[in-house]
Amino acid sequence: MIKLEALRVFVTVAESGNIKDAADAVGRTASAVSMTLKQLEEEIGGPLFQTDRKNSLTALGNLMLDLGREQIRSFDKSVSIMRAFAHSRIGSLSIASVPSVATNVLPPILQRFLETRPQVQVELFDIDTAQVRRMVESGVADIGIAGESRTGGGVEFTPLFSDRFKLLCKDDHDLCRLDRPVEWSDLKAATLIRNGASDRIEAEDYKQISARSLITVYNVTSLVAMVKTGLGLTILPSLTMYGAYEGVAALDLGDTTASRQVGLVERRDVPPSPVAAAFRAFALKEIPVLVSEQLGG
Amino acid sequence: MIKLEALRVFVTVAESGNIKDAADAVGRTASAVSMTLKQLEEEIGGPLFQTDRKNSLTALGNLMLDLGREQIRSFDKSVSIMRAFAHSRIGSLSIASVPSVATNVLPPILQRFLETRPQVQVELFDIDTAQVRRMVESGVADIGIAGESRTGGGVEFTPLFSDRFKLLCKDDHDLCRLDRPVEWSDLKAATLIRNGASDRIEAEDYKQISARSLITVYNVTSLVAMVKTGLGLTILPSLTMYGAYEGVAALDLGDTTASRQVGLVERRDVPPSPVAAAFRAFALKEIPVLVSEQLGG
DNA sequence: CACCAACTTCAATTCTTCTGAAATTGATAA
DNA sequence: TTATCAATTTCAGAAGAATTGAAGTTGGTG
Repeated sequence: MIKLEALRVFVTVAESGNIKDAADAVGRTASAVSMTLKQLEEEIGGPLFQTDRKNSLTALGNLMLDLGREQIRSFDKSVSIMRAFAHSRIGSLSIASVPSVATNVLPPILQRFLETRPQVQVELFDIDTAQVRRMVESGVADIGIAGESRTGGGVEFTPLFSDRFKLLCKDDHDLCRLDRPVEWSDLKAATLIRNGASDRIEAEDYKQISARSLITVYNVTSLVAMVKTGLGLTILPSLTMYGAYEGVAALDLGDTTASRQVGLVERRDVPPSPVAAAFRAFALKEIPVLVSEQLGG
Repeated sequence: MIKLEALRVFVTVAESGNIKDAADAVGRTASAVSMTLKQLEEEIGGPLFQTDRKNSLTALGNLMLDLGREQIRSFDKSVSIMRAFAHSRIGSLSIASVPSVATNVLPPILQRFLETRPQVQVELFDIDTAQVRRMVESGVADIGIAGESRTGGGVEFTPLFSDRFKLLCKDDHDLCRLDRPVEWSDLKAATLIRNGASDRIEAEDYKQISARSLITVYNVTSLVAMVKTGLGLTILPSLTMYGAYEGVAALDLGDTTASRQVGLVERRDVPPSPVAAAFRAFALKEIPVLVSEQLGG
C-alpha cells in the first residue's frame, strides 16, 4: 500500500533534485530514501525520474509531484484543524446565561478566554434560569450559567458562587436611613414588587410579604424604573444590581440565608466539545474570583 | 506523526460502531485496532469516542470522521489516478503522421489501441515528414510517423515498414496495357507531375525524368485530380493510393529500389509518457502486420 | 580513461505494529 | 446491589517494515 510518507519523500527529492539533500531534509540516509523511491515506483507501476540522477522527472513523476504535493498539503491542513479543535483553539461555543451574569461577569471572562482563542465562535443568550436549563438540555447551548434548580433530567449543576439578595428602594426612602441591615419585619408596611429571582427566597417571613404583592416584573430595567418612580421596593440578587442605578439604593438584608446559588448547567452524559470543556474549566476557576472582587470588595 | 492508515482504522471503527467488527473489516485483531485508536487520540490530543464502547463519537470524533473520510477518499483517488496514468489508461497522446498513414493505417490501429484505454485523449496531426520531425523535436507531438530522414538533432527513427512507389496514371493510358512492370525508360516521353514524396527516389533515371517536370503538387487529392484529367503521370508510395481512385490506375514499377521507409519518429533523451510508450509498442507490433495485409495481400 | 560523486544494493539492526492471552471495564440481568 | 458476559484494553513477545552503514554500481567530467 502506498503511504503518504513515501509521497513526502518523493516530493522532497523532486524538489531537491538529488537524493543526498533530500535525505538530509527528511532526516534519513540516502539509502533509505533510495529504497523508499524504488518501492514507490514499484507500487505505482512506472519510473518517476528520467535517470538515476534525480534531477528530472518523467511525465508520471510530474503528475505524482502535483498530486502528491496537494495530498500532503491537504492532509497536513486537516491534521492541524483536528489538533486546533482538540486544543479548543477553534470551534464554537454557545453559552446560555442569566442576565445578571451575562451583563456583569461574562464580558471580561469571555475577553480573557478568547484572547488565546481568536478563532473560537461564541454565541451568548441571556435568558432566565428555566430557559437556560432548557437550552442546555436540548443541546442548543453547550453550557449554561443559572441559578440552582433541582438537578435532574439531562442536566447537572455545578456551583460557581452564591449571591445574597438585597433590597432595592428609592434612595430617599426611609429605610435608607436605617443604620443596620434591613429585616423582613421592616418591610411589613412596604409595597413589594415581585420579580423572577426573588420568588426563590425560602424564608417564611418573606413569603408572607411577597404574597401581598400585587405587581410582578421580570425585566430588570423595568423593575428598577418602577422602584425609582416610587411604586414600591423589590428584592434582587446583588449581582443583578451591580454597578448601581441612579436614584435607587441597594440595602443589605439581615437574613443571611437569602441568597441564590449561581452555577454552571451542563448536559449530563454528553461530553463537552473541547472548547466547551476549556470554557468550563476557565469559568470554574475565574468566575468565583471575579465575582468575589465585584461583590465582596 | 499521524498516519493516514490510523485515520482509515478510526473511520472504520466509527462506521462499525464497535472495535470487533472494525477489526474484522480491516483484517486486524481488536487489540491492534484498540492500540491504533489510543495512539491516534494521543497524537490528536483528545478523546474521539464518548465511552470505550465505540458507538458514539465526541465532537472531536465527528470532526475527525468528516475530515478523515475526505482525506482517505482524496488520497485513494490520487493514487488511482497515478496508477491509471502509469498504466497508460489515462493521459494524452499527440501523434503527428504523414497523411498516407494517418488515412490508411491509423484509424484501425487507434481504434484497437483505445479500446482498452477509453480515457486516453488523442490528437492526430497529418502533416509532411519534415513537419512531423519538427513537431516531435519541439515536443508538440509525443510520437511521429513519417518517412526516414537523416537521424540527428533531437529525434530518432525506428522503421515500421517500407512502401514501394507506384506509377499513377489515367486508367485508359497506354501504359496500362503493358503486361509488365513499368520501367523508367517507359516514361521518357511522359509528362510527370512531381510531388513531395516522389522527390525522395534516388534512381538517376528517375531524377532525369523528374527534372523535366514542370508541375509539382503536394496535395494528394489535387494530384490525383490532375492525373485523372490527363495532365500527366505521377509516382506515389503504394499506401498513399491505397483504396484506389476512380478513373486512375496504379502500376507497379520495375525499379524495386524505389521505395520509402516509414517509421516512428521519437524524441531522443526524453522518456515517453506511459501512454506514448504504450502506443509506441502497440504501433511497432501492429502497424507492420496491418500494412503488409493491405499492400502485400 | 580514470576519477568522483551520486546512487543502489545488501545484510544487520532498530523501530513499529501486530498478535494472543490475561485483565479490566461497563452494561445487563438476577 | 451483585453476578455475568461481551467488549475493550493491556501486556509481552513475535512479526514485519524501515533504516543504517558499508560495499558495490553507475554515469558524468576533466
